[in-house]
Amino acid sequence: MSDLLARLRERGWRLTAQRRVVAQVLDGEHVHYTADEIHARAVALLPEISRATVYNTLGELVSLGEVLEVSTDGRAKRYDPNTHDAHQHLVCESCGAIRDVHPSGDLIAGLPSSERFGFTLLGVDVTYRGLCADCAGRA
Amino acid sequence: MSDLLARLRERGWRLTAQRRVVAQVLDGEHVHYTADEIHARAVALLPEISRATVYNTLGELVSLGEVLEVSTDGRAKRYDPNTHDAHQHLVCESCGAIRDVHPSGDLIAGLPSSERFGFTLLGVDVTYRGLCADCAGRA
DNA sequence: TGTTGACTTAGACACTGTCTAATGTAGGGT
DNA sequence: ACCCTACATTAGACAGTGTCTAAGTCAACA
Ligand SMILES: [Mn+2]
Ligand SMILES: [Mn+2]
Ligand SMILES: [Zn+2]
Ligand SMILES: [Zn+2]
Repeated sequence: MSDLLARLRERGWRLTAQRRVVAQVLDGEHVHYTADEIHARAVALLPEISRATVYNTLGELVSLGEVLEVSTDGRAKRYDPNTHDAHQHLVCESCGAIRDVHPSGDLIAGLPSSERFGFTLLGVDVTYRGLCADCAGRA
Repeated sequence: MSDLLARLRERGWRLTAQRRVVAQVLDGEHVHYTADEIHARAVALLPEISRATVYNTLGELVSLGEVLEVSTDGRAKRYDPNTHDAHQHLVCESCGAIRDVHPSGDLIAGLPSSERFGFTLLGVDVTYRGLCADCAGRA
């Protein structure tokens, strides 16, 4: 996390209290918070931080490639600090739990050229949907 | 499309002018409109149709399995009448064009059981991202 | 320590989707 | 053909998510 702050300083970022707390909230594994969840956690650390600053900071972190945007449902985007390790997502339809997962094989290669319609492929997002053990048990 | 209307009548639906025009707008291949795009096209056919009715009708068609919801970006959901044929989507990052595509292999099998964390898998949504031939050419 | 341009803020605004109360009507019963 | 009435539609308020602006603030550097 302080690695992140060091990288940002090298890129000319002013290190404000607000940016520090956003970085702090995003520190960890399997973190997939919405912008408003990040704002709520940031407010607990720095009460006067505004929603606009959280949105601004997240947008900048995404542009810099330090955080990924994930849209697993049709609702709010989620912000994922795990950029080191290419991964996909497994989502519980019932409780919304999200896990990072690593499918086998080359996902891009799975799309035959006859199905590419002349597109240049840049990436692929996969969302596996199911029920987590807890929710399946409560059936 | 009249097949669709016949199925809906059998399920006890009242066939109103509004429902007919929504069905008509959704008739076709590679159709992936947002609710408001569907509303705009429906208004051209039946000027007094309301946004609420379009949303209501789409929600019912989804519940009945006659239309699929697709979330390819973090924006508005899109409605896909192509339910006969299981498929995934290829999206142009630049212009937003969407194509139906058919990846090879079993996508669910691509997630090893060691990566399932006890979840019961129900489905998988794949979005291939790239640039269409036109947009890549304009680079 | 003073200066300055980048940063933050509150709140307005836009887009997407849901809900309600009042009104309209499709389709079965007569 | 006409009535009923339960179901459908409507306008607009409201909620969630995200963007933008204008005014005030401050981190970094000299
Ligand atoms: Mn992740
Ligand atoms: Mn489709
Ligand atoms: Zn669950
Ligand atoms: Zn394109």
